[in-house]
Amino acid sequence: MSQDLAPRYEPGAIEPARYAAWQDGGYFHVSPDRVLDEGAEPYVIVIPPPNVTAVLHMGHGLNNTIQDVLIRWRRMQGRASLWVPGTDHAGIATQNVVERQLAAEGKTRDDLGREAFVERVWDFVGETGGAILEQLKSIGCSCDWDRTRFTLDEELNRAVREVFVHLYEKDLIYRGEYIINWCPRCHTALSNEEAEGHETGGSLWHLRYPLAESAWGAAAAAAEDGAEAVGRTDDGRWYLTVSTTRPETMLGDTGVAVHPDDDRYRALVGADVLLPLTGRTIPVVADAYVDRSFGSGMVKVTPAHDPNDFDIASRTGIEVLDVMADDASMNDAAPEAFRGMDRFDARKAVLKALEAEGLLAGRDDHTHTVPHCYRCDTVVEPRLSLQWFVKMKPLAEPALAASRDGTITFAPARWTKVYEHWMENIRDWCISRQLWWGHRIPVWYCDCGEVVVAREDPDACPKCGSSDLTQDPDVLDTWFSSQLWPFSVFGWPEKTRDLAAFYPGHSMVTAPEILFFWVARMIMMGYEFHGKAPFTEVYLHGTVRDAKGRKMSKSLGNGIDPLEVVETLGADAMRFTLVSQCAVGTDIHLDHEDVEGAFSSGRNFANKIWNAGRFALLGLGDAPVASLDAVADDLQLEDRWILSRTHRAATEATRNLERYRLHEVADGLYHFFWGEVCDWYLELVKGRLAEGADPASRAAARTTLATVLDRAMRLLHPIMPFITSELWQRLPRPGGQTVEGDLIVAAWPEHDEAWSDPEAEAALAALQEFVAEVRRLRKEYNVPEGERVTIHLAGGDPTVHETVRGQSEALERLARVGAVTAGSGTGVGAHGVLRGGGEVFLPLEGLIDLAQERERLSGEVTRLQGQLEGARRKLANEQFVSKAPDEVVEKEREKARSLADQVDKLQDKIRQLGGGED
RNA sequence: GGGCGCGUAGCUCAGUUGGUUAGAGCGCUACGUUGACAUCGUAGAGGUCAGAGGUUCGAAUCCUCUCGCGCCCACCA
Repeated sequence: MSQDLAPRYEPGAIEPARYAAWQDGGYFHVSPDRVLDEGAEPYVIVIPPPNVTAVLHMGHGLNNTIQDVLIRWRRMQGRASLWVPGTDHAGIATQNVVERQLAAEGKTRDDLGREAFVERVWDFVGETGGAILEQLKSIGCSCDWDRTRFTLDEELNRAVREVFVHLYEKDLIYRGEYIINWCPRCHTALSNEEAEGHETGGSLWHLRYPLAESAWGAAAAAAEDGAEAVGRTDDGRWYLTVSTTRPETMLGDTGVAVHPDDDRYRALVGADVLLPLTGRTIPVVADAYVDRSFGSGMVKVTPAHDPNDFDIASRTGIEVLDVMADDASMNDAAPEAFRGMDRFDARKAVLKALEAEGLLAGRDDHTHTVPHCYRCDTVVEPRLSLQWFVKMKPLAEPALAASRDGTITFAPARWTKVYEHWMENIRDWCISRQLWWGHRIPVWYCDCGEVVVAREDPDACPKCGSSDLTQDPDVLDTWFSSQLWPFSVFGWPEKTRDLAAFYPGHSMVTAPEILFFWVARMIMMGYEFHGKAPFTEVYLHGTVRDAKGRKMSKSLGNGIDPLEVVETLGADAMRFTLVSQCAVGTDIHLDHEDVEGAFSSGRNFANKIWNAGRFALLGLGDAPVASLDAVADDLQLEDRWILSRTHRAATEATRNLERYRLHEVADGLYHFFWGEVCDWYLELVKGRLAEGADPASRAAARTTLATVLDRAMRLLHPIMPFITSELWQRLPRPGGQTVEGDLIVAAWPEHDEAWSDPEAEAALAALQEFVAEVRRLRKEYNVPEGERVTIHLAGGDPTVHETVRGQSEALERLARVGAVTAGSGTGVGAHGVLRGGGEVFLPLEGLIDLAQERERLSGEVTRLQGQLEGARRKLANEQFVSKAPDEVVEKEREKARSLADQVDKLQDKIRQLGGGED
């Protein structure tokens, strides 16, 4: 086994081949037999299906890296670890993309007609769709590609049908005319969640509505009583003042409302108002919705274009008048002068016309939240429309209970409240979309009035027998099918083996943005159709942002292409960087202007791992490596130490994985591997690996090294699968054991308790401290790197002293590390005191300016005395001594002893240096 | 208008139930290439833990208020 590794990790030469090997090995596929027949415990994640037209961005990179880490970890734990991939047809988004293509050809979807248009979308999806799944492979995702699903697959269509019909039959789906959010650009209704509120600076206009002459008497009386909304023009006409942020809607006003208990306006209720510009007369009505204390306490009512006004109309019986077309231009119900005008042009025109008639009372600056389409950012128009809805309240109940009783947990936990608040205040869900791309609503209408809602397309009307049925033209909200994903991917409503084996799943990893859109609804559907939540843990990670904290987006051009990172730095570098920044609940910042810098920690770490592996392989050579048992008696301090640290690293990594503390997993393994394995163990063991070293010691070192690297590769594998797999393959196995398969299915290390060795850890910690102190002193006194110095060890706590003395072999090696030799010395020198007791002395005759040194030491004495004073005060405090844990008090005592000791030593030193000058 | 979160080193952030000398990465400074790695090594500088008050023997951590950010939800025209 001659090892010939490049001195740098070259991802391009490694990663694609390793991925191919995993795929060829069939490691990603999980058969239900493993669960149902072999009794393996399942672990299931369903991917948040990216839009079928999507191109991989860093957000996907983060989301899928996290999932892959979890899946790989559980797989190594021996679970039937299944990750189901797939894509979402993404109704509006995909339709918009294709419509844009058509627009470039000068065509609209209407030019093609429904059938041809849908065919065109399928062509488009067939050509470029799902490319993102291929891209996921390059970042190492170990999805079960045999199970790739698409929300418009035949199988999933059946699930959608079943759910729609089931809910309809339970009276949980209904059709009705209500105010919905309408996107005038997409020409479709939207759900409440799809209308995103953006704070917008605008105007609040005050309009004057003249009163019919019959009401002038009442108006005059009201004005007398101080009714602010009532006024009189110069020519003596009485009018009411109302306010609005959308003046164009006044064309659709059918009333003016006041609060029934508002004494100011009581006499005006029932009065006729001459609605300007329209020639219509509308009534003043009383409704408790009106807030007497807001503005003038009088509000214009536009039932067809405002949800509250619609409610007022339904209570008071006033007319409902829709004055807008699908594109939000003014329709034929509007006065001729405004017909066909865009709503914003109409706004200006209305204001101008009112001003001309002296009916514009003024305007105020006004910031308020304006809903925008989440797909095209157009201002959404509230509009009366006939749509299909899901009654959510009954569905929400078990989903809410699941969170309250801990059946489902959220990480970070604070999302629990957000979720529950939404569930508690849930509103019905508008599910019909006036689009062509999506699941057609399974409802047919017959001329006889019969409405057929069916799982299978009906041939004839069950009531009158007519075969002339018309299917509802609308499609379902994209999220209607997404919400079924955790079970539709397994073939439901068929009772499949997959379903039995893999539902319910376990972790749901996604971004908080789609908590309501998707996560909440999946939970509701899980309960409705299976009586069980679709997963038990929801892990919500942060957003990927640029260096300035802006969300990465195509339009801002501040994105980083994951594939570019993979190509230049490697998937492992990217994965590690993402995971190490993935602290619970915080966003990830990456500088798109310095991609290499942004991922340098991952790149550097990958290279470090590579070189540690390279060194080990060179050092181990081709000779067989003994088993750990065989060398047990020959293990040195550093061997026992690193084994103990390895066990500790494994324990901590496992614990943090269980709690979704991925940042701490990455951080912990980074410091274990770099700081302990590389910086200390490899350095300590170098001499023992050499040909001429003591054979027993050499054998122990070789075994320990191979064992530790084996464990380290396993631990790092979920985060950095490529490099670890590559190296692990080449490592010799202690005891000559042969291991089948790839690292991807090697056992996760968590049963090495026997390696725990607190004594070795304490001893090596003391040695580390000693070496660090020697190095520090050398630096401080500018002892040239190559120069050997004599050190002197004396005094201090006997335990530490003995530990240092007792490990003379280790100490010699440590001395090599620090380029010092152990020995004894006297006279003037550098003086270091070890924390646990013990001291280092470096003779420094001729190396330094003695007067300067004396001054420095005096300052040091003053500082230490201050600290000592503080420690003594603390110990004199009875409360502290009696209430603090013994351990803490003891440490404080030790600290005081040590400080006092140091002060004495330094004062001695000053005397030596000073020669009596002070 | 409600709710949530944040403010810790130059930058980006960790800091589990209050308890040794508050940490990391990047950046910065000095020195160093005797072959695993300069994508490296060693050492170092740098923090009133936003501010004020309180609880406690002890507070970055718990409580109250103030200031400054960010997010979510909501029908005040």
